[in-house]
Amino acid sequence: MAKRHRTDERPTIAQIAQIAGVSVPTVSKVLNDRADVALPTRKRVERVIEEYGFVRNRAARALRKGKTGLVDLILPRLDDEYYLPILEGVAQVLREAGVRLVLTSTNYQPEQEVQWIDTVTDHSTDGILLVLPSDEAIEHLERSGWPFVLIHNQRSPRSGVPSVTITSWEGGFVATTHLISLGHRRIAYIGKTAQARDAIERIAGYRAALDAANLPLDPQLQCAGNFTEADGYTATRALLELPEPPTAIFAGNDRQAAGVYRALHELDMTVPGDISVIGFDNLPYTEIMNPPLTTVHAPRMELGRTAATMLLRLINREALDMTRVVLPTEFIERQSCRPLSLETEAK
Amino acid sequence: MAKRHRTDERPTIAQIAQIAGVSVPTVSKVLNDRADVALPTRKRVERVIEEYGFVRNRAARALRKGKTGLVDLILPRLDDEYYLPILEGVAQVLREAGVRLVLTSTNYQPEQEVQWIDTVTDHSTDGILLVLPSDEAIEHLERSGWPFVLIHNQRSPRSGVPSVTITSWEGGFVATTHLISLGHRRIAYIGKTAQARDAIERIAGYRAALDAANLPLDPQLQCAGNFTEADGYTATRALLELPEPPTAIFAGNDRQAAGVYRALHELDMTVPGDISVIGFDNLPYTEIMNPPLTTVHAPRMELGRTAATMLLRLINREALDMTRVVLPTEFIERQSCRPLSLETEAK
DNA sequence: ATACTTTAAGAAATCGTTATCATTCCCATC
DNA sequence: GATGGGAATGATAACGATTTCTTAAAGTAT
Repeated sequence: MAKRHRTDERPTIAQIAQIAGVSVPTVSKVLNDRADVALPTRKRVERVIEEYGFVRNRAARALRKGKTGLVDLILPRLDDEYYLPILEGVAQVLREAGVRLVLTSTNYQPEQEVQWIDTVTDHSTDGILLVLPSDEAIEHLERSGWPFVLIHNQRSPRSGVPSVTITSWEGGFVATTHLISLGHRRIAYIGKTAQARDAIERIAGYRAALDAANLPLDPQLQCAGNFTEADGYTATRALLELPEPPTAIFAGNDRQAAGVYRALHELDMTVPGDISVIGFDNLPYTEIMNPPLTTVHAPRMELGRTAATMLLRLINREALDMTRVVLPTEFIERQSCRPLSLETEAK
Repeated sequence: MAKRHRTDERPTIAQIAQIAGVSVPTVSKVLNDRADVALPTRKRVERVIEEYGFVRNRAARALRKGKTGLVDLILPRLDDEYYLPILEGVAQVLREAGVRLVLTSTNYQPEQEVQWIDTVTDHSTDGILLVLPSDEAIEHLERSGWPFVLIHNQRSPRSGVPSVTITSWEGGFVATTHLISLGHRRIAYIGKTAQARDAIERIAGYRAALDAANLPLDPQLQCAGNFTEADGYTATRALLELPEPPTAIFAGNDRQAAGVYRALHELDMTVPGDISVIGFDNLPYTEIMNPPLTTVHAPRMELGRTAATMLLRLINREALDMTRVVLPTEFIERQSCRPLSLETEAK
């Protein structure tokens, strides 16, 4: 079968117009649902459009209208499950608005970030959603004058820059407080070395909770970690070598919590029997971990939805209710924590 | 700060030309690296371009050239970790080629699939990658005459339709054979009811392996399942109620394997002590399952890379070496299987 | 010195759509 | 019966780039 390939054969508005016996603008009006077309004419044109399977050329439309109907989403990486719900949330909102999603990943390379931002500037998309942006990227974007919204803004929230984040501090606070309320006194935190703003707030929340309960802040219980499974594992091994090991571990995120589980299992210790564990993020697999992980839910889909909604408003030059939105985290209690009793201590 | 917003201020070729004191086509020639521009002229134009931060308008370029530099990737859904590496592979290849990725999800609704395909036809992208396509979608695409490549083609491989898949049959065969070689005789399979071609081949491989070992095909050991964790759980509960339960379970995919783990744990049975388990796909978390899951690796990133490479060739009207590519799966041995000894049986 | 080639640059047409502004026609109004 | 106004349609000019073709200038060969 001979393949019809692209431009061959595909009708244009002009041809449709000729076949329908009307002018080009009239067809355009029909396509754009404008009022000033008489019903019979409209019907006739619609029939021809239907019959010939005519579809508008987007490039031409984009050129004329100055809008592409495309939005950029720039993620730090694609092989990280964490970003999936963000992506999904963005996709949902954009689909509802008839806008399409151009996805790119910077692989954590800020130079690439800036480079990609340049490609937005060329009118190829109408705006950008940037996840975990670098400072350079933010400045570059501000200079460019294009609509953008940041997700998980890294540094101090500069006023006026539209962004969406989560209540990391509160999440850390609530998780730690929960462990304290169960009677734990020596509570470790993993993830001290991560530079992301959310990570910094998380540990601040942890410290504040200890402080509020008048518990000492033992530096030995605050472990390095860059939020990988391996970091959770390593940190846990080190923690258990301490003369006075912790009875509970706030893992900083779920991946590190998985590492904690692995280390404990290797040492024939049980969760929560020997150690209580709390994660952060609420990745899908935490539910099927053994035991199911108590964690702090990061509303990632909402993050995506909110950011996309804001961006669409910016693109349409509508005002934003709030330029900086912070979405609440939610404590999810499962089965990886238990009260610290004297009996348990003795065992 | 007053925002420069889109068309405001942004220079066009015409303005660059005027500033540089040359004509419009000359600037275009410089931009496109054409030979017929004298070196001093070229330098001068380049300097102006640099100074004003000029970037080409993609829409105009796309309209004139008939190519958008965009490729569609249509996934059944976004909240499924399985597709991530495919996405990543596609993104890698496209990035290298300077082509951008438009991502959409059909949420498993074939009508949406066809609808989205229509949007390609409007010159908004140069070609489509379609994952797990429905029959309607394939036919629609063939009629449209646009370049496309299928990933995980569902039905009988029609000749000439470019597609990439994995050796599901062999994967099923190898996994089952491994269990047989460990001495297992009653080996269950979960996932009989899934309609996807890969699922069907997987169970065929399982059956073939049993057959080759002259083992009986017990229908009771072939459980329904649609590849969710819950299905794995339910099936396992049912299997263990059998008068003669299996000693090994080939879970069909990793998610179902996670369900198997959960069911077994609930019944205080251990993996692989009481039951050996094998998964399929090699999702990231199988490594940190407890015990780490023996599984069959599906080369998903390669799937994406290969499909994207093929599509780019089609778009450039180059010939394809192979129209149907099948990538090999790989057996990954971890710690969820063990030899079946009489002792174990007795216990 | 003349004719012929090569090189560099520009004029004009074009891609397919939408926006602006006229024009035509018809009907209601005074 | 002339006039005003609304409704429907179309002529034309953008949008910003690329392509083709022409022209001017410079270089080369005879």
